[in-house]
Amino acid sequence: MIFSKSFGYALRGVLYVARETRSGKKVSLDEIAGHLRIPRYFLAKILVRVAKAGIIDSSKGPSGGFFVNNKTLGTQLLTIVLLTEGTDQFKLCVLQLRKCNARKPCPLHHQMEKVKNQLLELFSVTTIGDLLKRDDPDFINSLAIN
Amino acid sequence: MIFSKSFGYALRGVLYVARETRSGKKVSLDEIAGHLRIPRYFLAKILVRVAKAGIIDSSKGPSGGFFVNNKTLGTQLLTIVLLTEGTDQFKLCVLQLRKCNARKPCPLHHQMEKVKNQLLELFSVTTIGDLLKRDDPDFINSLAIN
DNA sequence: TAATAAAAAGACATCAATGTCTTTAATGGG
DNA sequence: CCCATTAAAGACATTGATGTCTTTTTATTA
Repeated sequence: MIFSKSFGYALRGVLYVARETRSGKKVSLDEIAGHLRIPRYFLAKILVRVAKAGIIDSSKGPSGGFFVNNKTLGTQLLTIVLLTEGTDQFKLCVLQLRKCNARKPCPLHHQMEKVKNQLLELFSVTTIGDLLKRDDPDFINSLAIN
Repeated sequence: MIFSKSFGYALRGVLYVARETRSGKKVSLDEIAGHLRIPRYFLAKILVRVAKAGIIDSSKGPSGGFFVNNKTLGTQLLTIVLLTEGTDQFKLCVLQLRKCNARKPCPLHHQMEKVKNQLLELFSVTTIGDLLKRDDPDFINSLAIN
């Protein structure tokens, strides 16, 4: 419900990379997938898209891997949502009506708009950096337990 | 996003039946699917489950069809959500963590709880009857435009 | 009782999300 | 330059949601 597995995987992956590579080192896909208990090859596809979007960087070859860049911490969660859920997910009517809008609303339109706007607000104001600030020592583990 | 097509189809189907059969007549699957522009056989499966759950009634044979019963108008939307989305949709963590909870929360746990509780509240207090009260003459059409 | 009309049940098809494996490209280290 | 290591790309498999069709069951009605 609400969001796909891909979104959860993507966000946890980015948080892991952001947290673990501040010192300039890199983390390999094996390490990320292993720690987070996410299917390796599936996470690979997702992180490639995340990297293509510029949210993190990657390099090939020995001692290569994924690592933060100067955009990572400032990235809105919404960017990751749009990357994994597609851009029109917030536009869809809960009753599957294509032409549902404020002028011709379905019986649930206004209430659902409130919820959607709350989600949009949350994901717009919250960045990767924000989620990392609550710097408890168990943070990385909290992403892994599964 | 948020909910499946099945949920939208189910709710629109129930609303249509509730609105059109108050006089004691019945509506056929063909009529419902035709008016609402919902794939006929798919809607059939959904309405059978809705009827098995007691939310509406049905009868076979000539001049048979679907029709309201004494529980229809008082049915919480949540009942239909649980029927179509499964019971644990509100329990899932947005990061796909199985052991995410208030004591060991993921970085988004508390914010997402708010949204989920808002949805739960909305679908708990709202009944089929509530949605039918806003009795504009175009109500049935507003379910059909697609 | 026979014909018919409707839901119910079940088989099958399609599609998108998820998951796995193999091959290719890049790159750092020897 | 060669090798090992890593991400990237692409082929394929699995699964669940959605969609379609056929057969069966039930009940009305002529």
